[in-house]
Amino acid sequence: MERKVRVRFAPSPTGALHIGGVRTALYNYLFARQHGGDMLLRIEDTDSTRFVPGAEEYIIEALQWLGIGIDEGIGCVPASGSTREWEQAKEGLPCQAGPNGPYRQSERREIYHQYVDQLLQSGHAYIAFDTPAELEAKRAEMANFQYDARTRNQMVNSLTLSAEEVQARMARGDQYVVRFKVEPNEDVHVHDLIRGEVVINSNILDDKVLYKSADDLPTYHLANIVDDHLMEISHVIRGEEWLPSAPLHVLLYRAFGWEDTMPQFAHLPLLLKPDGNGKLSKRDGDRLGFPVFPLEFHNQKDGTVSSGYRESGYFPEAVINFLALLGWHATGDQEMFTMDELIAQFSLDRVSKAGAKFDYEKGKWFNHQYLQLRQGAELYDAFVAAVPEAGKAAVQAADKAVVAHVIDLMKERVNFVPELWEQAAFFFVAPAEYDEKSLKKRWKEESPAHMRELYKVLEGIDEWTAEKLDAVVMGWIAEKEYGVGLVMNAFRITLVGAARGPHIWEITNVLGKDETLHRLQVAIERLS
RNA sequence: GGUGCUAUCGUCUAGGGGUCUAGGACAACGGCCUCUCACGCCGUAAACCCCGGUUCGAAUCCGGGUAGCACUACCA
Repeated sequence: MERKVRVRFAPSPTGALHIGGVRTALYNYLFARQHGGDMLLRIEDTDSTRFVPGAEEYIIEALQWLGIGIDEGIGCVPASGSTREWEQAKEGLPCQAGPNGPYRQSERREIYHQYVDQLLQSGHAYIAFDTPAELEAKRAEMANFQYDARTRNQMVNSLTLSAEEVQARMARGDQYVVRFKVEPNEDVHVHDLIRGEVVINSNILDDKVLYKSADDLPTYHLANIVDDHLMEISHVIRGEEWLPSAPLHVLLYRAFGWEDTMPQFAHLPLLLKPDGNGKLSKRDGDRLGFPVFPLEFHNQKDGTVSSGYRESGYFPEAVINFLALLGWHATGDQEMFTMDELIAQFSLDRVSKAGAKFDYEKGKWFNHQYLQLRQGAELYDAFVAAVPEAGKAAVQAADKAVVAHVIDLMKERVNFVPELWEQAAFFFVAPAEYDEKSLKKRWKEESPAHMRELYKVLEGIDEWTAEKLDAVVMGWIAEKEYGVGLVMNAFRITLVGAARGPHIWEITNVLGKDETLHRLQVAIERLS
């Protein structure tokens, strides 16, 4: 039976959205768009102790920046005039809309109560009074202790206590949890779209806590299954770290009697550290000097600041393109993809099974490519914003078209807009000093004399164009037999302060005759 | 420890029994271009984890081993 494709991205608001999470969101989005389905955003905030203020807003902003659209749920943009008559976003809160709300799990308590009761009534779950301290003691006393069919009879729960005792404990307000009663000795089959059939014996599963009375909230496992069912999710595309609990989820669907509408699973390979082994973590970014979050994040809870791709000068398209290829590959050799191309070509069966080391260098290359695609004029604002205070006035004083032209000249030699200034500063600010190495290599004994002569030659040119300058200067060099390299490199140093930069007539064009002569003069004085 | 997943150049990957003396990209290195530095172009180096089996033939299928990773909470 063909079901409408509905997928969800369901992060926890426990901090900035990790780049691996971004990729998960992206794959979900691509899959939904390709199949004409819906992409939902649900906030899984069932752990009240780990909640970080601002995290939800951050997730929405990050997804928006990246162009990962949400059709339903938190942060969605209700299509005007569509058939969806969604509730208005609450004042001051991010948009929350759709027929299956609320989309924040902490606001769905009553819904979960009903399903916890169903499981309790049907005998698929039971109430347990063991305190965290008691469980800890038990684990210390018994190696490899697991709360399951073998051990639940020795614990304090509704299976071992009389009904009256259970009532009495609940009546006097004892804290309890509801645990899932896993039947032992059963092979549970999970069909994974990426990995195929995965079989796990229920003996290794423990009686997972589904609900905790302490904060009147379900745990991830219960909330996840209930919500995916109620929200009619057709495909669960999530990280590989969830694969071990997939059998539990299958059992839960079965216990609820929802097996026939159970979503299909696809467990994505993990993003690994660039060096060494293990999952990519925030620490790796700090250690190796690259962001692991889409946007800069100021954590109000612990006061830390994490750098982001956006603030580092990345284009969202570059991040998307880079991430898309980390774990997925199209049929051909194409590397550059627009979002639309990704949507058209994405396919779960071309997702790799093995984890992908996070290759930051490749990410830079992607940004370089996208930078080359942009015109200087459209980069103007970003460039000016990235200019340090010392150079700001000079850039703002310059003609906008000239600045755009400079950007066009220089962009090919950088990966990021913020790197442009150190390459292009000399266009706007005369060199304060001359690079030692360049002088040693390109500034010869005869250079001052050459430059004095060049000054005279240039002074006589009225038509200040590249063609004219080239004709006159090259003619002069040829006539005097000075050697093009010798003269031009010295000239370059007087204008740039170092032996680098674009073609020299591009530089004189931007500087103009007066500034060119002035720099020449200053250099002659200082380097003679 | 237990369970599961995974395994091709340093990295991301192509490959689905013969077309593989294993292709592409990043990074590295060399050259060309050239007034410099970049870009670009051309090129070099660089991999099928190991052992068995199936087969005329295995990077590809199967088994075992090894290694890596994930999970093993009243976190997600």
